[in-house]
Amino acid sequence: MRLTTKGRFAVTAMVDVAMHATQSPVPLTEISTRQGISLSYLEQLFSKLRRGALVKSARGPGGGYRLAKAMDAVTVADIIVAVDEPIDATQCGGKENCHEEQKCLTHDLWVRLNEQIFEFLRSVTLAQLVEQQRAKETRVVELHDPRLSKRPQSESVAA
Amino acid sequence: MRLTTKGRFAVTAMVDVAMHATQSPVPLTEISTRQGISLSYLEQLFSKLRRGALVKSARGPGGGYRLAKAMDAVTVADIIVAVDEPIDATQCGGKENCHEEQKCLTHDLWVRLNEQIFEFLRSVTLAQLVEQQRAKETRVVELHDPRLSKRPQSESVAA
DNA sequence: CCGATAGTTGATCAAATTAGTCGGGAACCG
DNA sequence: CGGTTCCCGACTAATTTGATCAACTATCGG
Repeated sequence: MRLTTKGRFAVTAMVDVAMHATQSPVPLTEISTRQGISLSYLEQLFSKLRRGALVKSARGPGGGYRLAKAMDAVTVADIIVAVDEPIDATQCGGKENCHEEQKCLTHDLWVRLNEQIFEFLRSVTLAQLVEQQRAKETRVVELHDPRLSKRPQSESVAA
Repeated sequence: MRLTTKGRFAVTAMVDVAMHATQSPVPLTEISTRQGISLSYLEQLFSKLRRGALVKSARGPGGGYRLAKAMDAVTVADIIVAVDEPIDATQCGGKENCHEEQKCLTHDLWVRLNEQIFEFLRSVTLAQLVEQQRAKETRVVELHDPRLSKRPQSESVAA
């Protein structure tokens, strides 16, 4: 479980897909311009996201990406794991080099903390992020038209 | 808030200090051999930890590092922030480039998620990690003495 | 069928970061 | 003193990040 800008880009891009691919797939060029991420980098990220079965692709005109699962079935942890290949902060890396009593402090300690962070990220779904984002956008609209301030807006997209 | 092996090393080293510097300071050479982290790298890390007021140093024979605060006053977030200088995953980086409606998705979305992760890491203290580690070591003893097997193991670290 | 659209793959690359090395000091203790 | 240990800066190799480019395949519209 690493946490860098790479994973953040992936999460951002997934939120973009979740928000815009309701009718038709979203091409990467759209995400690129909307989110300010280079097209080629998005290609790399979505290559991994597709291999991780998080998105489905459609080629040709009108093609693009759409979610492979429902929004509430995709967690932040899923996305980060898909693009950020795992890292082992332990010297022994799962192997059994660490037999000496204290040598395992590194290993066990971090594995536990890692699991806790992972559990947390697994508790945050794409649907929640989208809802938060929609709420934020609604709030901006309210400034111009206060009548539109009653939209919970948590529809679920087909699997 | 980045999350790499660097921060993990720092957390591991801090736990080591917390567990061993009760009487006298712990020299980096000890941590190096115990945790398998290179001495020079530890020097860099502790340079930052000291500047972050997380440890105090003592030179000369019998010197080393010890905690600057109580164990339960130091959080994982403190440690990671001290060694992993902050990063901005947003294109605008706090600036106001992102006025266009959609451009801010990156910014706001990640800031919020980031805060949640940060809050979580801030809820885990060094004292908790030490206690977990001690409990783990105790559990090894239990294998030889099954009577000592009633430890709820202090969970509930969630934010 | 043709050609434009758009995903797919792979090679390549500059810049940044990581993790580690080296060497020289400077303070401290006995 | 003299060794221990922190302190500091420069330097480096390996990796990752973020990005570019090119060739290719599938698909749709006309």
